[in-house]
Amino acid sequence: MPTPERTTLEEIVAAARDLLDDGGPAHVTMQAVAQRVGVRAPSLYKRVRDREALLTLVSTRTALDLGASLAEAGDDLEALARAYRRFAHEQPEGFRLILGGPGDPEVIARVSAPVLRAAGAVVGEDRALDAARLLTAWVTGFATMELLGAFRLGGNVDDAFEWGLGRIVSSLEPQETAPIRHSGR
Amino acid sequence: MPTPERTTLEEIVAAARDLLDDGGPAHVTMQAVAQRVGVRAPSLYKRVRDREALLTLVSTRTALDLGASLAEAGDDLEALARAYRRFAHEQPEGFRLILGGPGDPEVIARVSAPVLRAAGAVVGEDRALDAARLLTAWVTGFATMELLGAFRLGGNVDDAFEWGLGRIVSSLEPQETAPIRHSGR
DNA sequence: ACCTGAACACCGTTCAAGT
DNA sequence: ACCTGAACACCGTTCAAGT
Repeated sequence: MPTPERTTLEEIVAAARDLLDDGGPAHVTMQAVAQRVGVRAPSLYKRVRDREALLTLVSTRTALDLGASLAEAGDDLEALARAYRRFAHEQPEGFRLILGGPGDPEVIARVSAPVLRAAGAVVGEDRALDAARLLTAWVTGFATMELLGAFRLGGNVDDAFEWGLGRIVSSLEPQETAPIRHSGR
Repeated sequence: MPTPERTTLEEIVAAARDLLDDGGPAHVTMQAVAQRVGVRAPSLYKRVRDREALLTLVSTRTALDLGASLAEAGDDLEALARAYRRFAHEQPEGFRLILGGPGDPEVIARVSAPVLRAAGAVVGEDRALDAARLLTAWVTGFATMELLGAFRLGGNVDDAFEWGLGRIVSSLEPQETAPIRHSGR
C-alpha cells in the first residue's frame, strides 16, 4: 500500500546547500539533511544514491546558479567578471565545492557560454576561446586567493581586482597590437 | 618507565601526504596514517591535536614545497608560472588542499616571495604587488580549471597556457604603455 | 613517557519489516 | 511505494592501564 512522499529531491538538495553554506562539506551529513527535510536518514537513499552523489547534485545546482548570475550580468566582459567574483563572495562554500570536484562537461559549457559570447564580441570568434579562458582563469584564481586569505597584505583588494581586470580586458582589446610572445617550453 | 618513540611527527605527516596523493582527503584517516607509520591510531594524538591539525600540517608542508619549487625555478616570471603549473599537475591533491583551507599568512608570504621579486624586477617595486597578484591569480585559476576538467573542449591546453602567459607577461612589461582603464564599481 | 585496547559518540549505508 | 528502526562497518577521539 502506497505511502505519501514526505519529501522531494529538490528539498533534499536545498537542505544540503543550506548546510554547506554554514559549516562547509563536513556539516553536510545525511542525518542533518534528513532532519531538515523531516525524514530519517535511510529515506534519503530513495532519491539519492549516496552522500557523494548528493554533493555532486549540490555542486551542479550551484554551478548552474552561477551560470544564471552570469547570464543576467549582461554581455560586458567586466560586468561578467564582477558578477563571477560576487558569486564567489556570496557563496564561498559552494564556489569551493564547484572548483573541487571534477566538473560535468555539459554544466561547464553552460556556465562558460556568457563569457564565451562576450569574449567573441571583443576579439572575434576564433580567439574567443583563448580570451574567455584568460579572463575566466584570472577571475577564478583571484576569487580563490581572496577566499584563501592570500590577499591580506597590502592595498585595497577591490582596487587590485579592478586594476587586474582593466589589464586583462585591455590586453584583449583589438587596438592593442602587442607582439605575441612565443616562449619555449 | 619511558617507552621508546616508535614514530615521529615528520613520519606521520609524510604518511598523510602519501595517502592524500592517492585517494584525496577522504583517504587520510587516522587509522590509515597510524598503520603506515606502524602504530595504533590513538598514539597519533601524542604528536597531533586532531585530524584537522594533521591536514593543516600537510597543507603547510605542501605549500612550502611549492615555495621551494618556485625558488628553484629562477627569477623569470614565465619560468615561475610554468613551475607553479607543474607543481599543480604533479601534486593535484596537495594543490587543492592548499587552495581549500585558509592559508597561514607567514607561509603565503614565503611562497609569494619569488614571484614578488621577479615581478618587481619587471615593473618596479611599487607595482610589484599588483603584478605578482595578476600573474599568480591567473596561474592559480588556470591550474584549478585544468584540474577541474574545464579545459577539455577545444585546442591544446599547453598552447593555451603559453598563449595566456605571453599575454599576461607582455601586458606587464614596461614598453607597453597601454592606457590604464578605470572602470566604476 | 609513550603505547595500547577498550570504549563512546557519530556517521554512511543496508535491509527487513511496517503501512 | 515510501518510510522506519535496527543493525553493521567504520571513523575520530578519550582514557585508564600497561611497560
